[in-house]
Amino acid sequence: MNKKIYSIIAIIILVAVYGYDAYFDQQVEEQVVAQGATAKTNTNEYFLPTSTTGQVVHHEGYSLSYSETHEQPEWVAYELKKSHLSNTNFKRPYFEIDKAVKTGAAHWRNYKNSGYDRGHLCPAGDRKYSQAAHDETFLTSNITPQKHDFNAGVWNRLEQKTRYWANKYDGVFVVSGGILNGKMKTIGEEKVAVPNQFYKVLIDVNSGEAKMLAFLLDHKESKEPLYKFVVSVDEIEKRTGIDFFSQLEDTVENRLEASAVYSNWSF
DNA sequence: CTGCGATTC
DNA sequence: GAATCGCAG
Repeated sequence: MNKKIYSIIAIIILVAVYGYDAYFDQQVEEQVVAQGATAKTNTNEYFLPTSTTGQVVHHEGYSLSYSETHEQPEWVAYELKKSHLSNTNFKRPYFEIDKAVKTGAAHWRNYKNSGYDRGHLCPAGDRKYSQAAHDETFLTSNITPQKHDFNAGVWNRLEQKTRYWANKYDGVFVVSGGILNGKMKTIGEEKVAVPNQFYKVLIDVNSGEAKMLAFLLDHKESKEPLYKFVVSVDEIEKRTGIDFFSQLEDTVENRLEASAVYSNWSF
C-alpha cells in the first residue's frame, strides 16, 4: 500500500519538475530570440543586414556588402564589444584593394587629390584590439568618399559616441554606410560615388531589453547635437532598401524599427 | 580621434 | 611605391 502511494508521489514530483523545467526553458528561449542574444555566440554573423547587391564579404573584424556600381560598400557591419575597446596606437598602413571583392574593389588612387577623405565605415578606432584587425579596416571595400570636415567632425563624434555606448552597454552591433541613391558626384577613374547622406544603425542586446538607434546625417559638417540626427530604422530601410535585424522575432523587430525614440540611450 | 600632403630613397 | 615626417580640425 505504501509502495503505491510513494510511486504516485514520485511520479507527480517528476512530472512537476519536468514540466517546470520545460516551461523555464521555453521562457528562456523566447527571451533569447526576442533579444537576439544568440548574436553573442556568433559575433558579426547574426545581425547581418540583407544585401541588395548580392556580394557579401566577410572579414575577421567586419562584414560588408559591396556595391560595384558605386565602388564602395552599401553597408559595413560588425560587433563592437566592450573588450574591443583599446587605447593602443598602431601606425596607419596603406590602403589596399580588397581581394575578396570579386568584382574588384576600388583603388585608393580614386581618392588621391579628389578633395575627399578615404572615410572608414568600420573605423580603425573600433578595431584596435590587434594590429591585424586594425590594418584590415584599411581595405578600400571599407572606405567611402567623405568631406574631411564631416569625417573628422560630426561623423567622428558619432563614432566616438558609439564607443561610449559599447562600453556602457557591454557591446553594440553597428551597421554603417552611405545612402547610395539619387544623383551623386563621382571621383576618380573608377567613378566612386560620393553619397549625399550617411547612416548608422545600432542595436544593443546585452544590457536589459533590446534597443535600437538609427542616425541619418547629411554629408556636411554640423555642430548640432547627435540626437538631432536620430531617425527610425524603418526610415533607413526605406532609403536604402536594406532590411536590418530581420533575425529578431517579427513583432519585436517591427516595434523597435518603427521607433525614433532615443530616451533609453544615454547621450 | 579623423585624416592629407611633402619629402626622401 | 614605401616609409617618414609634419600639419590640421
